[in-house]
Amino acid sequence: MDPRTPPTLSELTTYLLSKTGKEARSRLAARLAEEGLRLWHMAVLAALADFGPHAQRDLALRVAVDASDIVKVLDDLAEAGYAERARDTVDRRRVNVAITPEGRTALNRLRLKAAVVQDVILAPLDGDERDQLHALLSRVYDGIAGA
Amino acid sequence: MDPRTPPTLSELTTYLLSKTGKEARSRLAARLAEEGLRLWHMAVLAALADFGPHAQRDLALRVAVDASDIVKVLDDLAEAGYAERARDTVDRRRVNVAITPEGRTALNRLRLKAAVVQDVILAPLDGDERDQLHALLSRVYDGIAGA
DNA sequence: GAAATTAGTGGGTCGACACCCATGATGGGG
DNA sequence: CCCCATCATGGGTGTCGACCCACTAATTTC
Repeated sequence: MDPRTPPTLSELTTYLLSKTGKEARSRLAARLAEEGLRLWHMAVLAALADFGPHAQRDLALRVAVDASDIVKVLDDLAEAGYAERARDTVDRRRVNVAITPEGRTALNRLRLKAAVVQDVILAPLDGDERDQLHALLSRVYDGIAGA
Repeated sequence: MDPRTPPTLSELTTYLLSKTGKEARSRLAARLAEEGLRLWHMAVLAALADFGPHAQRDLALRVAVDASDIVKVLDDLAEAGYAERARDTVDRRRVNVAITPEGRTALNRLRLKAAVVQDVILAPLDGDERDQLHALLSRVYDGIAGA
């Protein structure tokens, strides 16, 4: 029995999107697990690195995760020394979160892992084609993110 | 707080793949749920329509799902009248599964729903660009499926 | 014909993910 | 000063996908 995909499905660009995306996701997750981290940890570190410190509530909005779920992510990051939580002095309900230097070096490691995974996933494409794909996907992504 | 994606992530093609794929997947799942079906049901119907009847075991291999999980999918499809199970006469351990005419019309409905979802997801792209995207993704998909 | 293998079926587990609610601390408006 | 809103936190729920094991029936092998 050959395991070919039914044409009815492979004709669907969204099917290919879903499958390749899922594969990329799981491969990266496996690499992050080597450090005891998950995808949310990387997303939070990236947000903190790219946009600076956040109030914890704003960080949850940023990465589009429930406020009650980001708590454990930050617990992990704080325990690993990758992020610091500090009570806001003017509004003591708020907790300001910042990435630490160790967090930045960790994020660089994660980025490298992601680049390796991506290189494997996109192996069939040459440099120009990868750029094309990225450009097309960026527009698709902006379309669904903006809506 | 603007919810922009951190550049560290949006620079990753695999991140865009994962996000857009997940979005497409969930939107199609929502449309299939209107008929009380899930993605596996569509995948099985597509396999039966494209490759003809399967022994149940081979069907599980085809769609890459555990043999003990495909049972419920076929229960649902049989109850809906979309698939028929029949004991193999020569090897009475086997159960041969075939799509019914009602199953084919149902599959056509699902394909239409998928096309509508796809049209929304790929809205930012014109026809040529959609073809480009499909071609690129096909090669990426073949790469990970063949490995 | 006995033993090993294969097929289908039911059951359970496990992790990821997304939500939702209750609580305690704090801040702001009447 | 009291009431209400906000924030962080903990806990719980439900779904979903993937996986694994046990059991039964049927077939193949020796």
